[in-house]
Amino acid sequence: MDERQAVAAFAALGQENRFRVVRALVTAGPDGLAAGTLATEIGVSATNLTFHLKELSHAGLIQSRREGKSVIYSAAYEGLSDLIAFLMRDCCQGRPEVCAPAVAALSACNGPPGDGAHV
Amino acid sequence: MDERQAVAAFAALGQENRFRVVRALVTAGPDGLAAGTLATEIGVSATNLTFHLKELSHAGLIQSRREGKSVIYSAAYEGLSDLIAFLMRDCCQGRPEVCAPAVAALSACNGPPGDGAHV
DNA sequence: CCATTGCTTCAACGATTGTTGAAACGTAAA
DNA sequence: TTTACGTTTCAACAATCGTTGAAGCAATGG
Repeated sequence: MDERQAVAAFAALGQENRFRVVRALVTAGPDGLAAGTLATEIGVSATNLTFHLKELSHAGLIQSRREGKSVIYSAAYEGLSDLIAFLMRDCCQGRPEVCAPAVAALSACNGPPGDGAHV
Repeated sequence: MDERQAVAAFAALGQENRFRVVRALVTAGPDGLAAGTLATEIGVSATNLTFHLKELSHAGLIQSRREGKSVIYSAAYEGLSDLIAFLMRDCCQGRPEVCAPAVAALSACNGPPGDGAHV
């Protein structure tokens, strides 16, 4: 991930509705959610949702697949983790105090220490 | 850090010039950089820089102090680490595969394992 | 086939954002 | 005080963004 992609991803997340879409999709897991479900969940019109979904997709944060009449959107885990890694690499720049607090978040995410999630 | 703050911070980073300001300030360390120095380094006019600095400051990502004729800007490490922690907490949501890659970034930042940066 | 459901495209619009130059402000030196 | 320097404020503008409704396209069911 280069600077351009990272900035695009940040811009994509820097909008309330889009941020909520990403959160909803991450929470939903790999199965994802239909566009219509998302629209009601977030509280925006179908048209508006499509607009935001396109932005997120273009930023590499989500992906979609058709399933019958529905279009299912799901989180692009790789894009998200790339972004986190980039932010930490770029902003830490030899200053552990910046990303040290992330250790706590990490353990909360990964569960008890020692369960080693392999990259 | 709540959702509103996080979205504001992402929006602040979602702009090339602002992103570069943050990177330059993190790299510069606690001493920070004078506004004029930043302007030449980023390649924007003083007026324009002030605009972006105000955004970043409002998003809690940078801070400033006056020193003689100059105004020195520096990275707000707490704001940055809060953002990282929030992103990881919010986006992991029980899915280690999202933030597992961050472990690599973390070790790159913190140096050899065992130097334990305390939160 | 036609009708219906689910989503996307299109065209338009108001609102926000990024950029600019001129003017003003705060600080320090002559 | 006058002058110069560094930064910010102001007013204006083009460009981008977010939202809307109407129309269009894909997929299923009658």
